Amino acid sequence: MVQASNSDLIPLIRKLESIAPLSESERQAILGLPATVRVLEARQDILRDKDRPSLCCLILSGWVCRFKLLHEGKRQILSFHVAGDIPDLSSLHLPVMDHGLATVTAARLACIPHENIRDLVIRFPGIGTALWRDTLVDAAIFREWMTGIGRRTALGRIAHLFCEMYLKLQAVGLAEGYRCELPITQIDIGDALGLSNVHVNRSLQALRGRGLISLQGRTLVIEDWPGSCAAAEFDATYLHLERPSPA
Amino acid sequence: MVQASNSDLIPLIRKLESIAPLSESERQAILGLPATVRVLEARQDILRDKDRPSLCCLILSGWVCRFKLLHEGKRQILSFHVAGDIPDLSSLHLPVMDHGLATVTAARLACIPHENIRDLVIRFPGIGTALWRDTLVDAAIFREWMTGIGRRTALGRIAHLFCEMYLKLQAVGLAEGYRCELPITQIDIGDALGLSNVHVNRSLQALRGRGLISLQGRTLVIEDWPGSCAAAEFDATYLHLERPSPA
DNA sequence: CGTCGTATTGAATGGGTTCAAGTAGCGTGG
DNA sequence: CCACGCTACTTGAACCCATTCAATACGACG
Repeated sequence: MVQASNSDLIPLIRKLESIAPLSESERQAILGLPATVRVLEARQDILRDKDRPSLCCLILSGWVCRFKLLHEGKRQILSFHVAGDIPDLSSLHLPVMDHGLATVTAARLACIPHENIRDLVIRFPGIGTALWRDTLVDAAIFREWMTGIGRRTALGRIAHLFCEMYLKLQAVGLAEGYRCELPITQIDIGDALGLSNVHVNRSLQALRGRGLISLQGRTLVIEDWPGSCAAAEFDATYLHLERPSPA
Repeated sequence: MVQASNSDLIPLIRKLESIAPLSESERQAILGLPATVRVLEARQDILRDKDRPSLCCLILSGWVCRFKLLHEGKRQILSFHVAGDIPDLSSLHLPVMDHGLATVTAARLACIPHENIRDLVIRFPGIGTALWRDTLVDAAIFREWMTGIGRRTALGRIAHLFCEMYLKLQAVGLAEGYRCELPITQIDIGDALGLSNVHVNRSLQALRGRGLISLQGRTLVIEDWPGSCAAAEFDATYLHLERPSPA
């Protein structure tokens, strides 16, 4: 745990600006937030179900996921998060966690006490609005995942997840040219989409066989963007990005 | 369309107080909101995907649902809403609708312009926080549904929905004694939980056969609350109710 | 009393799971 | 430098929960 430097909070600014414009004084106020940096290995718990945290975690690097556990080791991954996200922002207003939060890869987190965020929001209501907006986009993504799990085929679900992750990463400068890191296992994908790892494997092969995507190690390449969007019935409206998505 | 009377906004106050305390001046400010009342038949659209509304709808009576449509008439219901809910509150900060909104039963809505809500939130930040909290609870319910659709059996999903609806209705005074109105069809239940109507029917029979619930016309009776909770793996934490749930 | 939407039942089909075994890649330590 | 062990990935085959198709029954309403 070390004190965060100003530049550590830049991902947050980029993220907020991807959903709402910020003034210079707002940017400065964010950079002035006190934060301590936590460095975590892959597959480590950050928060557990029923915890009552007093701070929020801004992701500086790495991937993090939210999840719920059920009987017999069943797991539902609720969301994936990358640099610039605050996956536990809801704890600012909902004191008890109703799910867990854990790293997927090794990650660096900036921990910011609730009280400082509350101060910030009072002094700069515009930032409060941006954060609220962020939680609303979060909810929009949950709705889309629900729809996928409930009504899409395995192949469509996976293609949809890939289209979404690509655009999310692109929005914060972590992807371009229909190519991005995808540091998650097939088991993770299954747990996120309500599928068995076996079926994820077969569906991935089908996706490659159709020439829609390819996987080079941990790099996902979307070979055919329009084709993938069609297979997924993907419509980026729900991401509510300021900038429109690629063709 | 007629001007709303003050008493029409009481459901909203009850709802907000079920998630956060309000001061007397805050209550008065809410009662002072200008609202026009819309009266709708069952099965009518309120908002469509891609709409850009300039007002929010507070439900005064009846049931409303949010939904997404997919290819070949497939439909995913995202949530059910009752008196006191503002199902399109997200439109305050996300200009474009990413889903539809429609009545399930006949309903009365109080329509409140965005600008008036924004004024209110600026004058009373506490109300803003309560509304933000409400959207966060909304998101928590999406997460729980996602988990159910992804990882629970048909029987567990239906039992879970019933437990949830009972507590939501109880919180606003529309249910007690493990008994509530359930004015939705088996098709609606299927569309909400990612099931076919046929399978919903069979699962309902199983639920009745086990003595967990009974249906008397449009009235749902949860005959065995602990048993239903167990079958559903139901844990009310995610509803973030101020008052604890029944044993 | 006919009609339309909802509920119910039976039978065939299928997408996805489960179980089981085998393979590939990679870091670690002897 | 290779053996070892761990984890992720891959493949085959049997099984099952849930869907689809189809027919019938019910019930409210004009």
